[in-house]
Amino acid sequence: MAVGDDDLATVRQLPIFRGLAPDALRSLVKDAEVLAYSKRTAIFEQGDRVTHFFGVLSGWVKLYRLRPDGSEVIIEVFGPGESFAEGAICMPDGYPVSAEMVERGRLLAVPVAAYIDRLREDPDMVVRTFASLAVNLKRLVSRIETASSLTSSQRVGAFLLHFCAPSRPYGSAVDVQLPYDKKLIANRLGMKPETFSRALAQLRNHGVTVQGGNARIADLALLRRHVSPD
Amino acid sequence: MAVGDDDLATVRQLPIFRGLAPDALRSLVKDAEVLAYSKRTAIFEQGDRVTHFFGVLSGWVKLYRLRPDGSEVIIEVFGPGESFAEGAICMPDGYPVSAEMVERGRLLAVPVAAYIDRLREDPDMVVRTFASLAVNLKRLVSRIETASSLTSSQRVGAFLLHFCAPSRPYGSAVDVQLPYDKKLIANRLGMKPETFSRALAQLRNHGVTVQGGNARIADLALLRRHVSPD
DNA sequence: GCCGCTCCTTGACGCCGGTCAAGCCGGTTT
DNA sequence: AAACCGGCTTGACCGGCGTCAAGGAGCGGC
Repeated sequence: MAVGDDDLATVRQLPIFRGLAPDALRSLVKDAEVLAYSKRTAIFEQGDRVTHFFGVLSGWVKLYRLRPDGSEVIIEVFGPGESFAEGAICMPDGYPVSAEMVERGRLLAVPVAAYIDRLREDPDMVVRTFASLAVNLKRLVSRIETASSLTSSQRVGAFLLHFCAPSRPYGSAVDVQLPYDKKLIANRLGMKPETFSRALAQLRNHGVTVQGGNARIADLALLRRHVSPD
Repeated sequence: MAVGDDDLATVRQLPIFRGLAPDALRSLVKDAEVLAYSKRTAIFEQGDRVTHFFGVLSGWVKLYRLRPDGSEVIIEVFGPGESFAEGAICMPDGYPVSAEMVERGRLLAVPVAAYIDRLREDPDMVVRTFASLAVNLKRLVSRIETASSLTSSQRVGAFLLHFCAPSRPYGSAVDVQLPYDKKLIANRLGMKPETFSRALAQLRNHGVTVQGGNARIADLALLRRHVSPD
């Protein structure tokens, strides 16, 4: 499906396209298409030849690796306004991870061949692409750091804090919507579902109450202190 | 110091320059310089404005993050023939990690400003840079996977196997030189020195004997089976 | 030589988190 | 309604890894 005017606003916010001149953007998305996926649809598999990179218009996508024993390790989860797999553009051995929808949603799929041609013509786009790549690179670095130096309840706390930017304070309390399955959050944070559940229970001592997919943080500063004690 | 003819051979092997036409390479390294560092010298600090990326001519460099409590988390360690910080080229907030020599050695420092200018002129260099970035990206992904799914002794085993990859046929014993301090290896593998030491002790049951900085693997297949049991 | 130092190893102990199991709850089917 | 099922929680247990502490090996300086 071609890119409609309603999607264009979201596309313009993608890190890899942000700040692009309107006409340059329009000509660029002419090569791309919008794909609607249902929950649990595979987008690409580890080892597949790299044909596209993607922007998320709606829904959530998990990037993961399959272990020999069948378990999967979540590398990263991307949501609306984020792009992924730009780093795979020049990978001759194919995507290093698999990608799958975790909620139904719509993706912008940009063919790499056409994109590389544009890169040759427009040096500014090179810089933009590097910048977008840098965003995801930093996320991986942070992931390594937190995984190896925080306890499970600290990681869960950091996750909640990361997701309460767009919500509203009720007085000093903040409500956070858990964006997807708790099982997936657990895996993304490098722990088992049981441990995640216990971590939430622990966080009650730090002003966090959870009911269903909704969490309320009574005191941001208190939680921050638990996540990174000075 | 300018780049000498003796260094040129090593520089040509860097992933980011590999396959470049000889004259293009020469004109490129004119902008760069060779720096000799002693052990434990800081190369850049997290948050510093990004001015260069680097190739390792000799010695070892650790990239790490400093935690609020003063401990450091090793993100990656780079050795001869590898390049690092290409991914930081377009990071306006500065390097996301700190870099320090762990052994005395020599680096090729490439100024990013001049490099970006070249990127604008030569589209092929864009592709090469992406490819080099992809190498380091995949390393980070692998690091996340192994850190969250392997036991400490499996990670140590994988580390040893990684360092003797192309060296010997099956059946015969293989000697591996530990490239740097055991404490650093431990940190790089996300464990404490004590745990690393115990992991080596465990690996004796899998045909690995260590004396000082030298390890001998009696049976590659046996160790592989321990690292990734089917 | 003796000292101090760093690096590494080994032991004892405790806690975090994984495993196995049971039970609760909400939604869907029959 | 009853039966079922998947997502989530909680408990009991235990193994792996971190922590603290002691001690050995190598090494440079005086």
